[in-house]
Amino acid sequence: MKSSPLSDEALELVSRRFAVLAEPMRLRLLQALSASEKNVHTLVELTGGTQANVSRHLQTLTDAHLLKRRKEGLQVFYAIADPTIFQLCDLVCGSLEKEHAARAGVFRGGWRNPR
Amino acid sequence: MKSSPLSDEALELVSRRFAVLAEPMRLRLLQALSASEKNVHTLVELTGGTQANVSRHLQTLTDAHLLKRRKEGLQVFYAIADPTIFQLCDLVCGSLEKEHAARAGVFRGGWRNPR
DNA sequence: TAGTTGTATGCGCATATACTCATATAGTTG
DNA sequence: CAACTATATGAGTATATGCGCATACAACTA
Repeated sequence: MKSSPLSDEALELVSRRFAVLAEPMRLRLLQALSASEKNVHTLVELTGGTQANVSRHLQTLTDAHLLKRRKEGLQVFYAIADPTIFQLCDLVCGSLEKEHAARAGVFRGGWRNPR
Repeated sequence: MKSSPLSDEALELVSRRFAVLAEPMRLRLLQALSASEKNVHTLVELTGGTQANVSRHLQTLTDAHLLKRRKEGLQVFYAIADPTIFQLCDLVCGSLEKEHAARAGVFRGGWRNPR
């Protein structure tokens, strides 16, 4: 079965999703939320970012439908809305690990003594 | 089993990988190469980009070890080096599709006649 | 060697976005 | 209502990156 190429619009959406995941701080936030929902203050402490910056990234992740927001009194709790992000990260981690391992053997044998 | 959080360095690498995939033109190139290796000229035609721009994106993808380069006379052929990118794209597509389907029902019933 | 073709790259511009600081807003408590 | 807490946001700055133009480079051919 030959799959037809995605439309420009679809490619745009896919690339935007990847862009959301292309920031270390956002990945940190997703990691911090992997176990359970947390409020902003807790996330600020866990990630070591400023409150303003964390809040902005949480907004970006929520807009992308990767997180959901729950308001409880003064606090706002964020939680993972789309668990597939962890599959994505695992795939990338595995790929990077393999790459790294492959590169490790490249210079074996040295320069002057090919065998 | 509780997985420990990734190091800052690892998060940086993962986010960079996502950044490489965060451009429609690069996704187009990957798609064009999904079936078989192709030279630059062919990729320029298939994607509709300028030669300079296509060449730059190919360089980015190659630097990220997603593509491999094979020179044959005057021409340079590029091919997929890491097939996991297609799993990544499929995961994202599936997630986006589900989102879209979920949102599709939001306005059902119309404005004036809730039922 | 000169010319031709396929591919890469230096440079400048325009745009996007991450970050910080200060402040605004929403909700709680005295 | 005033004071306080948790979170969000407007504005400004710095940096990154995509694109186009022109040109350089590499390999083949006459």
